[in-house]
Amino acid sequence: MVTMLDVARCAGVSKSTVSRVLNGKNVVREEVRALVYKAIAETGYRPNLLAQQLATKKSSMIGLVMTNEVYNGPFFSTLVYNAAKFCEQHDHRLIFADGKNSAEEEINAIDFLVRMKCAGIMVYARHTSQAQLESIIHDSPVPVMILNQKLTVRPDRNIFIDHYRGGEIMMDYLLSQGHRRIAYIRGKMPSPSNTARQQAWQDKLTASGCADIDALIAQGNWSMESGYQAAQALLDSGAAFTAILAANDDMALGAIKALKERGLAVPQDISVAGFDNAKIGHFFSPTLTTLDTPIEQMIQRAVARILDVAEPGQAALVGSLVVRESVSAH
Amino acid sequence: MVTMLDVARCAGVSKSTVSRVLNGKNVVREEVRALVYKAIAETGYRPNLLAQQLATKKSSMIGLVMTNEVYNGPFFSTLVYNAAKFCEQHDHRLIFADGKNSAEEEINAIDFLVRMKCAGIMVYARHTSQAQLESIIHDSPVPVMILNQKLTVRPDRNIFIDHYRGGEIMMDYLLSQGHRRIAYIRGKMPSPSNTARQQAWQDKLTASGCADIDALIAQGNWSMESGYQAAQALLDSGAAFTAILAANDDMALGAIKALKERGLAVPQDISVAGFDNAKIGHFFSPTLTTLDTPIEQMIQRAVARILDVAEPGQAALVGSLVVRESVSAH
DNA sequence: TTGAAAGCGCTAACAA
DNA sequence: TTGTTAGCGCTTTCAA
Repeated sequence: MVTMLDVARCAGVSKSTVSRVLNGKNVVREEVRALVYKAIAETGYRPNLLAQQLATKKSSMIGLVMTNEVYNGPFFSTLVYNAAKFCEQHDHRLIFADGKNSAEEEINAIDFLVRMKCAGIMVYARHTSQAQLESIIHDSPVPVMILNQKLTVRPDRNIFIDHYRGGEIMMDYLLSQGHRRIAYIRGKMPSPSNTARQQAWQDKLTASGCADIDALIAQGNWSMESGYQAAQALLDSGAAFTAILAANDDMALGAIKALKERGLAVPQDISVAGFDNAKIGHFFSPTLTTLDTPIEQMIQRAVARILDVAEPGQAALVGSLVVRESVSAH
Repeated sequence: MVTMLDVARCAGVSKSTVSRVLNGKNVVREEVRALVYKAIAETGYRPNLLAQQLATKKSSMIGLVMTNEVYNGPFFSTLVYNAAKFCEQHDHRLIFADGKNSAEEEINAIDFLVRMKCAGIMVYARHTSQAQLESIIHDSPVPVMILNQKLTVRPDRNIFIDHYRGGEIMMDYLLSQGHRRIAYIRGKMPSPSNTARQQAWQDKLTASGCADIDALIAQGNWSMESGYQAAQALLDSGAAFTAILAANDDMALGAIKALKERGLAVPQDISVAGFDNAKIGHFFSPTLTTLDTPIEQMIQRAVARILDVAEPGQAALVGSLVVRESVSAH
């Protein structure tokens, strides 16, 4: 392991001079710089970033806490893809910590990233309570951004997507197409996204005069397989419905498969819609009506806020309806 | 920022004692430990991992270099998901560095991770040459594992998937179903996966007596959209073929959409197959015949090798055929 | 069982 | 323009 001191000796100068050369402060004589560069090349020196970050108290990492175990689908993929992308754009690196499956582990994950001295941390929390999150934000020396769910305090540390409004938009569309009995496939709880979407579904359906709502709920876990099974359960239950709203696209796709297998045409017999606008929805048959979730903007804002650069927009994030074939008028 | 020294003062002991208490060396008097823990709680002390890693020369991070820009699909998703999972299983964290789009940037990304003192680095390289990779492996103080492509030296630093063999398996199946004119949709180059698969396609097709092979190639970029366009191009070219083999599932799915739009039934008129066994293939209609790529094993082995724990198997990784509906006999 | 002191590899204030 | 020195926050000898 060759250190800065080795380089200094090799060049016949002091450590500080090497440091100056490396940090571009243009205060080193040309000949000396050359000497130093030569020594660096000869020794194969590579600065130790840990030491550098310890000394400068600056970090080049941004942390992300997330339960990857559950979100192994297009949502997870898009989130991580964009997180890495925006970090790199600002010359930072993304570091992961798994929130696993409990509040305790989520908190541990955040703690790890804090102690790694990340420049900031993005948290996609599932279990940790609002109160706990608030105290974490308060105690943290670096910005902790809570994603996807609405915090009642500290809006400066919160980028959320209004999933309730999203649910309303989708329900309004379904109702406008004449559907009155709309089944719902839930995502695995706890989940801020599902909670809000389901509430919107329930409120809108109740308001439209639909009775016996509980019979129209099926439990999924966000995967296609679970959507497939949930749709079967719905069919087997004998409940009457003309449309299925799934809490994400994967489950909607699974549901469509189940319907087809039972000889039901989508959308002629049953309409189906999802959330998140996964790419596949455009290539599936029928193409999937869905709500585009602005994941990219959410991450972009979070990273911008962490690094304190100009932020692209401040308004609450709301998804937008993507009308395709899988929903028809009833 | 409260440091170990603050805790020591608060507890009325020395820094070293605090360190000992924290590192569990059972050599501290019970009463003193209690004092220290009390002080830790009072001060809200959180050890600085940068300092700790600098002092111990041990790391809790594993690096991953990858061009996320390109692989924003199920392959990327599965790779990252599993990388994070296995890192966590061994109590490490995953840190990303983007290889962007050139050998230079890939090398930079590796360099960054080396300088961050990662315990090891997994590299999914697209541009860096074999010779360069070998010299990187040689110069690196920590294990650098080259994924997915075969290195001619240092098998101990190489976990690869035999995509040529995979291509053969798929072609054998297609040929066994009576197809003799099989079109191929390429992934974006450079790519070890595509290179090998395409070569297998070409070799098998030539061996089976197919002439005019060049007319059967279409260019894609791994995305569904590109598969869609490639299939259209193939159709428009007037080339005769009874099957399409796409270098990944996403492009195969896109191709199927294009075929359907032109009034062609899959597999009755044209058979289609892909690679990687994306989950959606099981829910698509028709369900997709594909080759399962053992991404999970690849990552599992890489992590195991980096951390020098018992490794699950040594044989070369080869995909396995998943026969579903999208290919029929001709 | 504990503390003092040196060291991990770097930066930065201060002097020269 | 350069070198000396004192940190950054931790671990780890070595003595006591």
